[in-house]
Amino acid sequence: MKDKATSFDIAHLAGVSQSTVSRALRNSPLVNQETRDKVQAIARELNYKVDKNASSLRQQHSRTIALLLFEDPTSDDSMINPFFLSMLGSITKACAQEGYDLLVSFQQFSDDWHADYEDTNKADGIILLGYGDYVDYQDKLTKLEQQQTHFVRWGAVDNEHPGLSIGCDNFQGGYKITQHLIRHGRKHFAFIGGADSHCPEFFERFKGMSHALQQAGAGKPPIQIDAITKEDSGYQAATELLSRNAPLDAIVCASDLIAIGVMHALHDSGKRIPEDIAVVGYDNILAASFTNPPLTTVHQNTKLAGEMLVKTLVRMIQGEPQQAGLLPAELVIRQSCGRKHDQDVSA
Amino acid sequence: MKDKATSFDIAHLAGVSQSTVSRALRNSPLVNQETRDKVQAIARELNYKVDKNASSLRQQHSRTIALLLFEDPTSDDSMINPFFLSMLGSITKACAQEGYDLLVSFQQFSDDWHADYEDTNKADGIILLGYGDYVDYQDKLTKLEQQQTHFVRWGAVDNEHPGLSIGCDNFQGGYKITQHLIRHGRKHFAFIGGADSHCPEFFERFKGMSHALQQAGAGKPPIQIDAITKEDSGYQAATELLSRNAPLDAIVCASDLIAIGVMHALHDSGKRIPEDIAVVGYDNILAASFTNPPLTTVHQNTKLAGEMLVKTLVRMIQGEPQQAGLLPAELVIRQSCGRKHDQDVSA
DNA sequence: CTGAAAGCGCTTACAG
DNA sequence: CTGAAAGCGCTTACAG
Repeated sequence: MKDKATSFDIAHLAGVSQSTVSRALRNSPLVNQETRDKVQAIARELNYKVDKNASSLRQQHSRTIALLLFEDPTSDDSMINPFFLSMLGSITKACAQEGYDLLVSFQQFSDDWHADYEDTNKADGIILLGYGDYVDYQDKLTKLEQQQTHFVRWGAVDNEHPGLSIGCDNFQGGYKITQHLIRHGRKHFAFIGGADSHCPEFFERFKGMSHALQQAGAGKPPIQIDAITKEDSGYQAATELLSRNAPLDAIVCASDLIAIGVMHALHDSGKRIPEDIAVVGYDNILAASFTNPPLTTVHQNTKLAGEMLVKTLVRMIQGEPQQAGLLPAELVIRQSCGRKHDQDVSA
Repeated sequence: MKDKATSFDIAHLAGVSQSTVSRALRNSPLVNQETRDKVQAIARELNYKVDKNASSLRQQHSRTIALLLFEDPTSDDSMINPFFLSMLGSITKACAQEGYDLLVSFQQFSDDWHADYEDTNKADGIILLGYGDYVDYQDKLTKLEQQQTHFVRWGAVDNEHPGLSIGCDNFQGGYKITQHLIRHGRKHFAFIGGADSHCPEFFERFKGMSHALQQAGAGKPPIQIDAITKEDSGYQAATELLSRNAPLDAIVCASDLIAIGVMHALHDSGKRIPEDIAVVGYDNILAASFTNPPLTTVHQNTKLAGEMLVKTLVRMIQGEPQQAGLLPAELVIRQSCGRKHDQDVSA
């Protein structure tokens, strides 16, 4: 790369001062239309681009956002949850729309939590995305808040939590899908996925489920077995569940990935889905429509979610006060819940 | 965010000059161990972080890489190809390992091709990822090369192409999967996907297929029908194919997403897979293991690919000459090709 | 081993 | 409408 042109080179060629070049390039109304055109023409010709480092340094903001994706600590090289990947897609697009660049980073180990993009002035704000142990996580959020970092996160919407969240109505999702199962005659429920303050979004789904059950007059609370969002974790949990030999005709899973593992376990032990046991998931990932039978699940609108996440953050950066956002949970009925081509009667 | 500390603040507190602070923070061996420790302690206490804009401006490099993802021009809001998404995951991780930040951007419209990350000094190099019309694309690559931008791309490895590519051995992939089908008695082949210079990687797969067919003594070339990497494009192409009423017992698809659409079309017209017609895909996306029947496909090692892409680019940035890289294609045999639990006899 | 100084390439008050 | 100048916060040759 031979020496790149600077605004001084352009100034020289255009016969104006460097300040005028800078103004012309930023379309300042202060500068005469004619000189503006001339300067811009020369810039184009030289393929001049303003140096973002210099510009950001001077302006003290970078018009870029950092996205931090983190995964369950147990995760090795394995695949990232497709749900977050699709979120990433919509966030990228939304950033482009707002004129921001996007820095993406994975948080692989809980120890070196590098959220210093704003401290280093590399980004103006941060989007936090992923599941993980919320209890660990909370301290870090509190710290970010203390440092007055601009951030939004995807997750459970709870005013007690530090920072600002955008999330899906997990309670509603758990409620609706359980209600759907109840209406189709299911009686004996289990929930697979964490259900405590370590994973608030799963916990909300569980609470929604419990509420539906109670409302339907269920005597006892559902069985609950922990699992993280991985296929094999779902498989293990289901195996453990079956070994208990409790009456069972419906399994509500905290995520599609868990549900896929559960379905495998059920197949392997000779249970029929949905005849013997209905299985439902959460997230509506692509693979969910190809399982056998196709998985009934809850759709979270990732496109809207991505947009809200970046819009909220951008406005926050611009100094406008922002609020948390709750997206509705949408049931998507397929066959794993017991009936073919069923209508969503609970809507 | 109250006034951030600068290296001058630290210098003041430590009773040394600002240059010494800078050196100490960068672990320069020039500075005395004791002062180094003192400076670093103060920096930690103040939660000081060096300003990346200033640092990059001064050093004339940013230690960040930009990833440009582009999609078929026809694509609307619809989902990104999961294959690229998983690639993105491994690229992100590889960047972190190399100590580079990653800027991600989608190229949504072919007109405003913004690959100026290096020109603006926001990144030191670019990774290009995605399918698209190669004929359009080539001009842009040539331009990048002229501007001496550092870039690598994922795609067909062809010395005629401008720039440096890392890619999977598409010819080999097409060859192996076709050979597999031939060995299991398939006789009448069709290929679904573009097969010309507009999509070189698909073309290579097609050529590998043709080669296998020829080698097996097939008289006539296979039927070929265009499709882009979308489910509905595959569906349409298959519908068109069936309407021709040619003898047919095997469909080789240029991607899994196409194959999924093809399978739908086949189901809808009452064909049995694989009894009547075998279907195979390419990419080995997650969903491919859940289709009915599970899809036989070609696996591209995205983890390795991501690593090669970033390592090659990083070394290129550092001025070392680099070469193109070809990854092997790995058959993954499932049921859509005709036999259950088949061994890969062609390896 | 340390400091004073120059300079990376911009943007923007200030003066005209 | 335009220019000269200051300054954003670093890194690094230069001098000691």
